[in-house]
Amino acid sequence: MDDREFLEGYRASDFELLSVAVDAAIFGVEVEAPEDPVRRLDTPRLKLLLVRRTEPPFKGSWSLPGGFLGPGESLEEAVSRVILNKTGLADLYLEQLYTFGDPGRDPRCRVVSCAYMALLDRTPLPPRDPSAGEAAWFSVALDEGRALLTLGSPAEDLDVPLAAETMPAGRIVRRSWSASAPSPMAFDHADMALAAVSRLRSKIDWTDLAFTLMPEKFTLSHLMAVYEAILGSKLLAPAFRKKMAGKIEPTGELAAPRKFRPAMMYRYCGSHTDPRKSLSHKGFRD
Amino acid sequence: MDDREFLEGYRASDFELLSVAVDAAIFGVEVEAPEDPVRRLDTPRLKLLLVRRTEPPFKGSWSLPGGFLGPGESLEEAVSRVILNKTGLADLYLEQLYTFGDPGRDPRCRVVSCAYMALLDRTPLPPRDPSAGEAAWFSVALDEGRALLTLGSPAEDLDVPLAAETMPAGRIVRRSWSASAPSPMAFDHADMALAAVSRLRSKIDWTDLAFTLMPEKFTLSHLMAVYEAILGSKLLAPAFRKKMAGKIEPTGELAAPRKFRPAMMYRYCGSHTDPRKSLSHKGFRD
DNA sequence: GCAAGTTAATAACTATTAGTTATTAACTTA
DNA sequence: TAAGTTAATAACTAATAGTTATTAACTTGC
Repeated sequence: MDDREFLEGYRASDFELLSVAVDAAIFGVEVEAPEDPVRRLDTPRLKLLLVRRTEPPFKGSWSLPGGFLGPGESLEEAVSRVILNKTGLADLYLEQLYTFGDPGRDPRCRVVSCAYMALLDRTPLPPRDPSAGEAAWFSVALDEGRALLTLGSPAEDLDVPLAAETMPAGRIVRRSWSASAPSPMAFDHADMALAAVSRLRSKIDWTDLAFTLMPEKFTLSHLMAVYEAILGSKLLAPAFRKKMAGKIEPTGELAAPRKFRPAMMYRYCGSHTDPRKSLSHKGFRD
Repeated sequence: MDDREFLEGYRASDFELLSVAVDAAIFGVEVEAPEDPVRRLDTPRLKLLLVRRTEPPFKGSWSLPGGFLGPGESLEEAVSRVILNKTGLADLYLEQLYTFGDPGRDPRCRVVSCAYMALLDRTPLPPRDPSAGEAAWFSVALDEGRALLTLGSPAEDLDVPLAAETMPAGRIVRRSWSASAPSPMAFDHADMALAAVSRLRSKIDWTDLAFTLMPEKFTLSHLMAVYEAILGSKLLAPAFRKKMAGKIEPTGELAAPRKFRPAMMYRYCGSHTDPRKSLSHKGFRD
């Protein structure tokens, strides 16, 4: 029996305790208090939902909600269950991101984890049993190759490097930043958060993914501010309005009265002239 | 102890034999005999490398080369090893595609499989031990929502449905076509092949992925024919040449003399003005 | 009531890109 | 040397994206 035959018949689980886990990067948009009280502008912020670990390893660290794949459960079912159990949330948009399987990524045993991205049109969490553990929305700020995850107090900032690693053509290179700096998040969840932010950022302008982050009715300014929050850059209103034309329709209502001219309320209408620009699974164009 | 706590501490592998596998959709381009002997034009074809299963289940069926994740091995290392063992190929471009984990996808036991796409700049397989099993390049033909995998003789065609499943916004729906028709490929490998073809097709025009399928030196006509083979549609030469300008440079040599005007040879030069259009891992724009 | 200030929405314009048609060049064969 | 075919480029057209300018709507302070 040569090496090839040996490996052919080999079953990892016969020799090594191996588990499959799922982890979810759940995004939402929260309209925070206006920065400038005079102008009273809405400042929607992209938020990522993290939970605090109550058990070792990484006890006390923040992590993406996750858990092990159950018997007879599909990956999607597992991630839905985990999200419901850890956050109380249900009925969110789910999309598989990437599977992380480096040996040693979990100090307990070999765990291959399938990371998902979830998008939510609301941020208030359902009332939960306090024993279910701490969960909190972190603000996601993007500037020059870094993603800064911020809880209410700056003391709990999580600085997640968001450098697009350049790689020699044709090879996959994954930089493990745990070598350079201590992990600000449990396991390799900073890599997962990074992958999720990158995916959301890139899909935002060739899909209609942004609308899964919006309430049913919204103003165009609000929608644009959400795009700006995700992209981390300012947009020009006329170009943005033209881009959204055909994807949204006015409801006839006006926004809640604030200062100055009130805005029209719109809703998403899925009537796409180009079906290739509609929502797509598996995270790639098709 | 409630349900949540139970599932928290639960390890799938304690109760169920669970394995992680990797499978690879390996693409190459083969220059086939000219269709028209008078014109003597090259007709490069997109090829997918399949292996024939020698053991049950699906004994005798064609499948993507794959195998189980070994201890201490990363997913990338596992897929590289499996490809080397089953095909003799090394040093190919690798990109994670999607992870398939539906229960019942493997009749033996629970297997979660991480599918990879691999691209190769050559099709001749290295000399191998005949006991290593049968491996063959299947032509990939695309027309109207179907992918037809064809071996030399039409008797062994594998007709893989390539319908972009439309889904209700915000939900992931995976159609399991094994319910409707008997599987033309082992396991859910037709789904994997489908995902790979879709990914390649979509990434071909916003990345430089095509060059990993090309030899070092090539003519522009040949490159265009490869694009046409992957996209399944005809392109216009002037537009294509403009698109490639900046990505390729002439070597100074002329192509092997055939009939009529000989073409210039070019090589890929990675000097991109827009780094966002360069190769990217994880299968999404960033 | 009216000017000032600010946001919402649209119109008009500019620049860039992508796609098409037409033309020229190079080479082989009869 | 003419005919045939592919290679390469030039010139033109259409579509798109981005920018500037303008108008509309509303509140507040004088």
